[in-house]
Amino acid sequence: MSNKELPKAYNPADYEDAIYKKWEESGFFNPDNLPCEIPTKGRGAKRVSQGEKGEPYSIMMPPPNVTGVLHLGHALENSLMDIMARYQRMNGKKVLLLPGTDHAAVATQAKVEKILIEQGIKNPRQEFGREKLLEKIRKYAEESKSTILKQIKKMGTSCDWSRLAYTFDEARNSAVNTVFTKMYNDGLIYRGKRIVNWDAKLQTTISDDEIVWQEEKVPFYYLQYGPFVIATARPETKFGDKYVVMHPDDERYKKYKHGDKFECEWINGKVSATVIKDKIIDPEFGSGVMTITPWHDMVDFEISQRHNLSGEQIIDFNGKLLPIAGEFVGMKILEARPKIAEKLKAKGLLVKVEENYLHRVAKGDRSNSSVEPQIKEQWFVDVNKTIPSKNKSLKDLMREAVTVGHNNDPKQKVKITPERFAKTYLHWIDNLRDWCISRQIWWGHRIPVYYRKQGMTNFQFSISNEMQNANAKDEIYVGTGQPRGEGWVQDEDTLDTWFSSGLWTFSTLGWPEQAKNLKTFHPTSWMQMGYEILFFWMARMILMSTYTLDQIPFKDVYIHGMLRNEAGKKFSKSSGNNIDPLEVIAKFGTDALRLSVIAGIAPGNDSKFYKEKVEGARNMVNKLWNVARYIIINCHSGGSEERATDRISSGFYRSAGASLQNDSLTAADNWILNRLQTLIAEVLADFDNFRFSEAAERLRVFTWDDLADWYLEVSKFEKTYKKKELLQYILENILKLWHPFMPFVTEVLWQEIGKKELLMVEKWPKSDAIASLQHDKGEFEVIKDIVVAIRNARAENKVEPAKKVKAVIYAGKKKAQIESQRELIKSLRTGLSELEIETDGEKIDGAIYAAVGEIEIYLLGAVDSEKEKIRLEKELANLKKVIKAAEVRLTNKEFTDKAPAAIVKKEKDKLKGWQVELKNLKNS
RNA sequence: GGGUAUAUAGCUCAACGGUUAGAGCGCUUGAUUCACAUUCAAGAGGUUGAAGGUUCGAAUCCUUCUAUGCCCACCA
Repeated sequence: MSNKELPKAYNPADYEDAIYKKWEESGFFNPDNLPCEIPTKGRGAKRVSQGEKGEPYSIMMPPPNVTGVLHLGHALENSLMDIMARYQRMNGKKVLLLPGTDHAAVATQAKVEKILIEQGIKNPRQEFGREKLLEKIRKYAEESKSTILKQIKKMGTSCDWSRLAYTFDEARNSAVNTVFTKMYNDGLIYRGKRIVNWDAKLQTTISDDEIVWQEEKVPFYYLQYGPFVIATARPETKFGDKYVVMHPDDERYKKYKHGDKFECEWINGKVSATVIKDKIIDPEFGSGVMTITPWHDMVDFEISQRHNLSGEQIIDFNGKLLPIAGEFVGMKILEARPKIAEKLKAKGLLVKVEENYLHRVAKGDRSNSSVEPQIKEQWFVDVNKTIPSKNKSLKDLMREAVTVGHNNDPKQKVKITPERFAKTYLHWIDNLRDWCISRQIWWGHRIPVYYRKQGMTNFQFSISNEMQNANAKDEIYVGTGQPRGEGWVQDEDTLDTWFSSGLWTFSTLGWPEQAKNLKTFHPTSWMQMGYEILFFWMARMILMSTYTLDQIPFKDVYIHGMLRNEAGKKFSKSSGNNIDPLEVIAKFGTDALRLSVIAGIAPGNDSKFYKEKVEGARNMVNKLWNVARYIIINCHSGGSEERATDRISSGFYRSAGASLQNDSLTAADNWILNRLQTLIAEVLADFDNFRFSEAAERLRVFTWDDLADWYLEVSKFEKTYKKKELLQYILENILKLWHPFMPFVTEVLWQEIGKKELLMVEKWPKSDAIASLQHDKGEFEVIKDIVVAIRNARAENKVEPAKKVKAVIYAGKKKAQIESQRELIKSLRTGLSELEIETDGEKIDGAIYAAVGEIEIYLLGAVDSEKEKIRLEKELANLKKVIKAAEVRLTNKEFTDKAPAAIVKKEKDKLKGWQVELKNLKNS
C-alpha cells in the first residue's frame, strides 16, 4: 500500500474507506462471485472456482427503520452479522448478507408529522392531503435511508449491495399483496368490528405490542348501582352501563339470577339493568360486582361477546365525550372525570373515594399519549382458524416451528440462543389474539382491497345483531392489482408494518417473481435480533414463512441484549445520552468499535458500553498492528528502503507451515505452535456456539500475552532462519483469525505483507490435531516460569533493574533441558550476569530464594533484605496451608474411594510437588 | 400476581461439579533509545448477595430468602 515503513501507530482513518471500496469492487460481497468449496466425502473440502455451486449461507439484515440514523444497537447488530458472515465466507461458504431498510409505517409517519407540526403546520394530514403528505414522508425516508446505508458501509459490513431491499419498494409490495390475497382466500383474513387500541393523537389503531403501560395514581370511586356497589377509576365511561356482572358461585348474590332485570337511578337518569353471571369476575376484588363498558374495555368487550350483549360508544376518536354523556358532551376525559364524580355525589350515588389508587394507563409507544380501547372496523388475521390446506392454525405453525419442527421435521426447527427465549415465545403464542393488521395512517402498504361502493361508519351499533352487517360494502375485490371496471375504490387503510417485515426472509429474495435465489438461500442460515422484537418480528417471520412457503425462515436465531451506558441506562435520544457510532469510528476506528460492542456480551443479556472499553479495543487493534510491524521489520532481509512488495518478490514470504514439522524447532517454537493450534480449535468451537466474545478474548490472550509478550521477545534472541518463517506463519494465521472481528486492520496488514488476494476470501485456518501433539509446550512453560520467578524475586526485593546478578539454579532432572535454554533465560530481561545450572546443591546463604515446583533458584549479589524474609515466611505459611488441606483430602477415604482416579492422582502429584517446595524453602 | 434473568476484586466480565477463583480497566511500585507509552515488568485487592441442603468435593446443583432489571397478565 505504501512504500514507506508502517507508521508506529495504526491510524484507521487512513485506510478504512479505501479498503471498503476495494472489497466492494472485488465483487465478493455478492455470493455469486465467490470462490466456494464443495464438501466431498472423506477427502475434505475442495476449492472450486466461482460460478460453481458452494454451500449457501445466508443472513438477512434486520432492516433498520428509516426514521433517522443508526445508533449503537445497530453497530452491535452489524458487528455480529458481519463477524458471522466473514467467518463463514472464509470457510468457503457461499455467503449472502442481504442489506435493507424498513419503512416503519407508524413510526416514520409520526416522526415526519412531528417535524411538520414543529414547523408550524397544525394538522399535516388535513393541510397536505394523502398524496402530498406521502411525498413529504417519502423524501424524509429516502434521506434517512441514504444516511443509514452509508453508516452500514462505515461499519465494514460485507453485505451484497446488488440485492439491497426496502420493505416499501415495489418488489416487497408485490409480496405483501400476494400474501394478503392468499390469506384472504384461505379465509384467514377477515374484516370486523372489534375492540382495538386507538391512539387519538396519531389517529390510528395500534397493536397490543405498541402499547406501554404507565402507572398513575388516580382517585378510585365506589358507586351505588341499584342494589350493588361497583368500583371504578373511570366514571366517564359509565354512562351507558346497563349490565351488572358477578361470579356465578358468589354466595352473596345468590338471589340474583342471570338475566334478572331491574331499574335504577344512574348518572343521567333511570337505566334498565340486567344481571350477568360470568366466571371472569374475581369475587375477592372489591364488592365482587362490576358493570361493563363493552366499547371501551377489552375485558368488557369479551364478556359482551360471550353473552351476546350490546354496547355503545361513549368517547369519540379524538378522546372527547359523545352526546350520551349529556351535559358533559365534548369534554375531554380527564376534564370530565371530577365533574362526573361531583354529579354522582350530588345524586347520592357516590359511596366513597379512595385517593391515590394505583392505576395502569395505556400509552402509545410512538405518541406517548393515552390509548383508548375503541370498537372499529378493522382487518384481522385469524390465528386460530384452521388453514384449509394444512389442517392447522397459524398459531400451530408458530408453535411447532420451535417445538417439534415445522411439519414435524426436526431439520425444520428454529433453534433459539439462548434457549430460554423459546419459553417466553411459546408463552406469548399461547396468549395470542387475532392480529389486527390495519392502520389508519397513510405511510404503508395500502390494503389490497377494493370496493365498488364506499360505506359509512356508524357510531352506534348493537354488537350482537349488527356485527355481520354493519358497513357491508356492496361489492369487494381482493387481489394483487386494481380490479377491472369503473367505480372501484381502494380501502383507505394501510397495513401494520410488521406484515411486510414478516415476509423479510423471502420477500428480499425476489419472491413471488423469482424462484432461483429463494431456492438457494431460503431458509436462511442465521438470524440475530434483540429480545425486544422477538414477538414483533421473529414470531411474524415464522408465521409468514411457514404459512406461505411451508418453510421455517431461519435455522438459528441469536438473541442479543441491549447496550446500556456506564450507569446501566438505556441509550436514547430523549435522555440525551445517545452515542453516534460514526463519532466513535472517527476517534477510535471501526475495528475498535466492532470489538468493543461484542466484548463481554452474553446472548440475551444486556451489556455496558463505555469509553474505556473502546480504548481497550483500540489498544488491541494497535497491538496487532505492532506485532505485524515487528514481524515485517525483523523478517526483512534487505535494506530499510525496500518495499514490502519487493520483499515478497524476492521470495522470502512464501507460504510457511509446510516445513514446520521437523526437529529444528526450539522449545519456544514448539510452545507457540502448540498454543496456536489450540487457539484455532477453540475459536472454531466458539463460532459454532455463537460465543463471539469468548473467541475475541482468546485471540487477545494469544496475540498479546503469548505472542507479543513472550514469543516475539524470544525471537529477539533466538534469531534462527526458521524463526522468520515461523513468525510469518503465525502472523498469517492470526490475521485470518482476527479478520471477522477487525476486518480493516487485518486486511491492511495482509496487503502489507505482500498478499495479492484479499484476506476476506482467504481460507480459514484449520486446527491440525497431529501437529498439536507434536509441538510440546511444556518445555518452554518451565522456562517461562523460571523467568517470571526471577523477575518477581528481583522486584520484590527492590533490586535495581540495571543491577546484574548471578543466579544459581538447582534443576534436578530438568538440568539438561534448562541448560539448553541458559542464554534464552538470561536474555529475557532477568538481569543475570551469570547463570549456573546444577542438578542439586547446598543452600546458599545471603541469596534471594525462589522456586518453580521442584526447581530452586538463588540470586546472588543482591542484598537479602528484611523484605525477602517476610516474603519467604508468607510463602511458607501459604505452602503449609495448601499442603495441610491436600493431606486432609487425601487421607479422607471417601475422597480416595469415590473421586475419579485421575483426580486423586492429580491431587497426589500436586501434594508431592508442594512438599518438595516446602522442603527446599525450609532449607534456604 | 405469574415468568425470567442477574448478583464473583473498586468497575466491566471469566471460571460450564475437581480443590491456591482468573482477565481487562482502575490503583500501587518500578522501567524507558529495542514493534508498540495506544508500551513493558512486578504487586496489592475476593468468607463468590444471605441462609440451609445434596456431594468425597459447590462460585457452579437443589430449596428458601434478599436486591436489581426485564417480560407477561382481564384486579374492574
